Formats: sequence, structure tokens, C-alpha cells
Amino acid sequence: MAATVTDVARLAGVSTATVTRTLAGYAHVTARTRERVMKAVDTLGYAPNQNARSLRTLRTQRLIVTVPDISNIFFSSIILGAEAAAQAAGYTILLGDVSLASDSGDKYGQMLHRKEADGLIFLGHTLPPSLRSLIARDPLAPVVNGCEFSPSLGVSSVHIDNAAAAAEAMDHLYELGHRRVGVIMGAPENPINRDRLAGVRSSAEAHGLSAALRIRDGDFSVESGARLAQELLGDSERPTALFCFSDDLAIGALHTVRETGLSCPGDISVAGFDDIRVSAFIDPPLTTVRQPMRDIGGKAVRLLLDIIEGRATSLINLTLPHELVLRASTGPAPSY
Amino acid sequence: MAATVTDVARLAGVSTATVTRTLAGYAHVTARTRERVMKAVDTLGYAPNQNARSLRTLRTQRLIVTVPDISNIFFSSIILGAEAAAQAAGYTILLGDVSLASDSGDKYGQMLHRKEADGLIFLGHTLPPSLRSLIARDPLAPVVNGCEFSPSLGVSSVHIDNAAAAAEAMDHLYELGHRRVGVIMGAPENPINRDRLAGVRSSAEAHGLSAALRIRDGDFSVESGARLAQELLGDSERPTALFCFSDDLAIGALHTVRETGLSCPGDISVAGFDDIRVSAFIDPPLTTVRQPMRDIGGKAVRLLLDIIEGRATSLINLTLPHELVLRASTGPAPSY
DNA sequence: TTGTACGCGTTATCAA
DNA sequence: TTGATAACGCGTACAA
Repeated sequence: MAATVTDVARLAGVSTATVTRTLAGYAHVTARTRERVMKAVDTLGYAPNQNARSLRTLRTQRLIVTVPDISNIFFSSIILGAEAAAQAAGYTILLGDVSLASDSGDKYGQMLHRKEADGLIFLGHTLPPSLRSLIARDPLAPVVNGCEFSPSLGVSSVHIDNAAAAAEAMDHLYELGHRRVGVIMGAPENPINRDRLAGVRSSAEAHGLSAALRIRDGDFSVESGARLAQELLGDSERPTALFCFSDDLAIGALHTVRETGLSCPGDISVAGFDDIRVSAFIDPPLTTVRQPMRDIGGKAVRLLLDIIEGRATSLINLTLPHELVLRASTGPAPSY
Repeated sequence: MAATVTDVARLAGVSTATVTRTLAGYAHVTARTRERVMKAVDTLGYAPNQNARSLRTLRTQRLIVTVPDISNIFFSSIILGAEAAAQAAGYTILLGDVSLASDSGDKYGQMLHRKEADGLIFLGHTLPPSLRSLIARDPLAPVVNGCEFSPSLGVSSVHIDNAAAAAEAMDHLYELGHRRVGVIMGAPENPINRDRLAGVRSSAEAHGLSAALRIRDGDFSVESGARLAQELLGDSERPTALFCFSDDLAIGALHTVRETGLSCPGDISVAGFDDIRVSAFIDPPLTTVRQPMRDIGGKAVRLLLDIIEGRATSLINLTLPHELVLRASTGPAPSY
């Protein structure tokens, strides 16, 4: 059905080698032959079979990106950045959502072994199991992590300084006079949460307020934020500020604050994490830690391509800048 | 480096054909040989080269999904549904964001020609150009559309009844006593907007209020919603209700309502479209038209696989149910 | 500058 | 039930 090099060669009256050379561009071909070949390509609508090419060249021009939840805008923004960088370099992204029950554990690690892609980026902390040995064997294996930083993993990575960012947010709340601060985390087994929690604790300690911390964990969803805020606000010694480890959590928490008949920031201050697009537009506009999501995705791809295309000489752990964005959802602690 | 069938065959002391048969599963193989083969596979860590397989079988087990903006939660939710259905059927998704400047026009259509994937789903209205002729030639070409319905396109599709849904939302506003209604659309060249606008107009006409419609268009973003609401609320004859063609638009509009010193739903009612996850949690909770995003993605994949795997006999245009979800952002029109 | 011919790793056909 | 072998489409030595 579809035309092959042989068809093109026959129609142009040349050999298949000449066709390939013409299409490759860099080799020497007479203007006359080139023209004949291009014409044949045109009339036949020829497009090289990528599978045959990959089989031969050991290159696919594809990158796998695995993600805990594609419908989470934090991750989909990172993917947008990755997609842009990949497209610019002539690569395509194979998407993998790891949270789905049907993911048979190690599908995407296997795909790398099967040469379906030239490299893999995993967002979050779930390194595909079958890649462990690969990484152990080859420090410059084409695997990059986004969002987290686990030195022990032995892969290049792109992330912000989560501990420092969390500490900054807490400092801000303490400076506003808050003493009892509630912290709403994502899943505790997630290293990113541990990093942020470390930042929270160090700030609390620096202010001598460790004992006044109230910590809850769940997942990063709006629903979780609403529920955990309920627990915290039901306490007899209610916090006057909530620091949430995602903006979704914060939006859920704000909902609970209103439901409880309290006002933000009058009674309760709320701070988030990520600075997703709606955060500036909700009521009240959300104080939050901005992460450069698109940049994380773009840099991760760049790092991976450096490895794949042989430019990398060592592991790189890239820390991108974050920024505490002050908006109306945080204010002075209420005086009693 | 990586083991091949030949290696496995040699180690197991059988032919390559037997290895393939063993791994395929359905063919007849002695328990004894099977065991030997599996052991060899294990010790060598053998995984079939997918490129060689695709070259031979003309199957890639990959599906391309193109999307106007992956960081838009409406689309990423659809993709989540698509990913789930694809994984369940043993397929992987190749993601393509079409909005990026670097997308050289027809990359993803070409990929289908190059046999990089078995089929393509395009969300939105941008059918990859090079696929037009394919579709014209073969009515059952492996191409499916999500979200839109353009009968003239000649492809199977999954979508809601956008006109009916929009009409329902307008009916709701009119029943609350609103007369001057502002409509905030996405991009007017987008057919989905035209469908919804048709629904809006038919409802207005049915209520004899066509002349009182105020219509603005932009894109589907929060920022656009805020800006267009400003225009509408600045009018001397201000609308008492706003119907936005996405929840993001509505969130932007709500922001402007507050900024203007008006209250929702006291002074202005606001309705959205999509029912994204945060819509129930913002202030006030948003009245909106719920779309079954995950289902749209899942069904689109199912439709595509029916074509690819030869079960489809004709084009199918699937209309999924929508639902008008009433929340606190809409209320009776203010009385003067 | 162009052509010939081989091999990439797999699956499928045919014969044993 | 198993084995030998051809073919998928391409890129690239090597020869001309």
C-alpha cells in the first residue's frame, strides 16, 4: 500500500541508496538526481517507515514521560514544557499515567528495554523498577527525574528546593504573627512531602514553635484539602493559619473555612504551593509558592537529550528558582 | 548488548520460531520446551525489540492523541480517560500538543503515515491536514475526533450535544427571571463555540429575548473570562447573568464580578461549562454544564480500536450525556 | 557521484 | 510439535 524507498527508486530511475542519500540531505547528490528523486517522493507520497529506520539506526526520536496523574494541572503544565522542548528537538512524547490500576507495574521501564523510546523522564518518585539495574550499571543511562531530588537514586533531575520553599512560606506566616499553624500535606511516603515537611519543621524550630505545629496528610486533591482542613479547624486549639502543599489542597481548605463560617484571612490565613493558573483569581487570591512548571519539563527534556545525544559527561541535579507569591489569602494573625 | 531471539534460542537449544511461539502463548509448545525457553528469557533479560516487531506485523500498539492545550484540565481529563482505556487494551499514547509554535503543521498526521502509530485521535477541531485525503479515500481510516461533531469531516467522533447543553443553561437563567444575559465564548472559529452559540440563540429566541443577548468571544482561559466580563459589566445596560463556555472563563468572570464590587449571585448570576474539579469548591460554588471528560477519552479510544482491530463497520458519532449542575452561583434575577 | 548487497530483530510460512 | 528460511523497509559499507 504505502510507498517504500524501492518504489521511489524505481520511479526516479535511481538506486535506493541514492534516495536515502537525497532525503538525508548531507550527502553529495547532483541537483538533477535530487530533483528527480524529490518528484518521485512527491507523486508517491512517500514517507519513510519509522520502524524500519529505528531498527536500523537504534534511534526512535521518542521520549517516555511517566506521571502520577495527568489530569493534575501541576503535572500537565510540566508536560506542556516537556512537549515544547521535545518538539523543538524533533522528538515526540510517549505519555504514561502510572496511577492507573491497569498499569502492570513496569510497562514503561520495559518499553525502554524494547527500544520503543530513546529515554525516559519520570515525574514524581516512581522510578520504573526495571530501570534500577540499568542505572546501577550505567550512570549515564537515559533516565531523568522531574520534581523530586533523591541523591541516592543516581539519576539526573530537575526540581526546586522544596525544603527552602516550604520554610519561606512558614517564615511568612510566623512573621504575620501566627503561632498555631496547621500543615496539610500530600501523601507522606512521597519524598517531596518529606522535603517540604523538613523545611516546615526547621522554620518552626527557628521560631520556637515546633510544639504548635498541627500536621495532617492525605493526597494532593481538592477533596483531601477540604477534609483535612475540617479536622484541623475542629480542634479545640484551632490553628490561625494553614499551609497546604498544593494549591488544590488550599482551594479545598478555603472551601472548608467558608463552610465553617470563618473568614480568610480575617480568622484563618491560607497558603498554597505551585501557583496554578486559577490561584490568582479565586476568592481570596491565594498566597502560594510558585514553581516554574513549564521550565521543569523543558529542562528535564534538555537534560535527557544531553545524555542521549552524548553531550552529558556527568549527572546533573538542577535546582530551579521558586518564588513566594504574596496575595490576599494570608494576613496578620487575629488578636484575642 | 541487548539479547535477541537468536540468543534466547541458542541458550535454550531451540529455534527462534519456537521462542516466538512460546512467547506468543497461543501456539502449541511442550511444557518442557516452554520451560527451557522461559528460563533462557529470564537469564538473558530478553525483551522483544518493538521496532522489529512493528516492521514485521504492521502494528505498533500506539495511538496518537493530539490536543489544543495539554495544560487545560478539560483536555488532560479526557486524556486520562483515553490513557486508561488504551492501557487496558495494551496500547500506549503518543501525545501531541498542537498549539506549540514548533509544531511544524502536520507532524502528527505524518507520523501515522510513517507507521509510528496505529491510529490517531484529535481533540478539538484541528484535523491534521495530511489526513484529509486518507479519510476521503478510506471512510474507516483509523482517525477519531473527540469533543466536536462536524458531520462533513467524515470521521467517527465522541462528544456531547453542545447546542442542547447550552440551551439548557440559558433556559435555567431565563427561568430565574434574567432577561439581559451576557455570553462569554471561546474562540469563535472553533465549531464547538458555534454549536453552543446556536443553542444560546435558540433558547433566547424561544423566550423572546434575542435582542437582550450580549456576546463576547476570546479564548477559554481564566484571563479571558476576567477581561470579557469587564467589558460586559461596564455596559450601561449591564447583564444580570453571565453564561461562560468554560469553567475557567467563569472563574475569571467571578473574579471581575468581585473586583467590580458586585455580588454573585445577588447582583450577577454566573454559569460555566465543563464542571472541572474545583468548580464545586470555589466561592460561590459554580452552576455549570457537566461533561463526562474521562468518558469522552475512553470512548474515543474504544471507537478507534474498533476500527483498528476490524470490528467497526461504519462511522459512529457518539453523543454522550451532559448534565446541568445547579449550585450557588446562579440565583433569581435582582428586582429593581 | 552512484549502485550493489547485506543486516538490523522479528514474525510467519512451509515443510518435516 | 518443531525447525529452516524468507521477508518487513531502511541505512550504510564497499565497490564502481
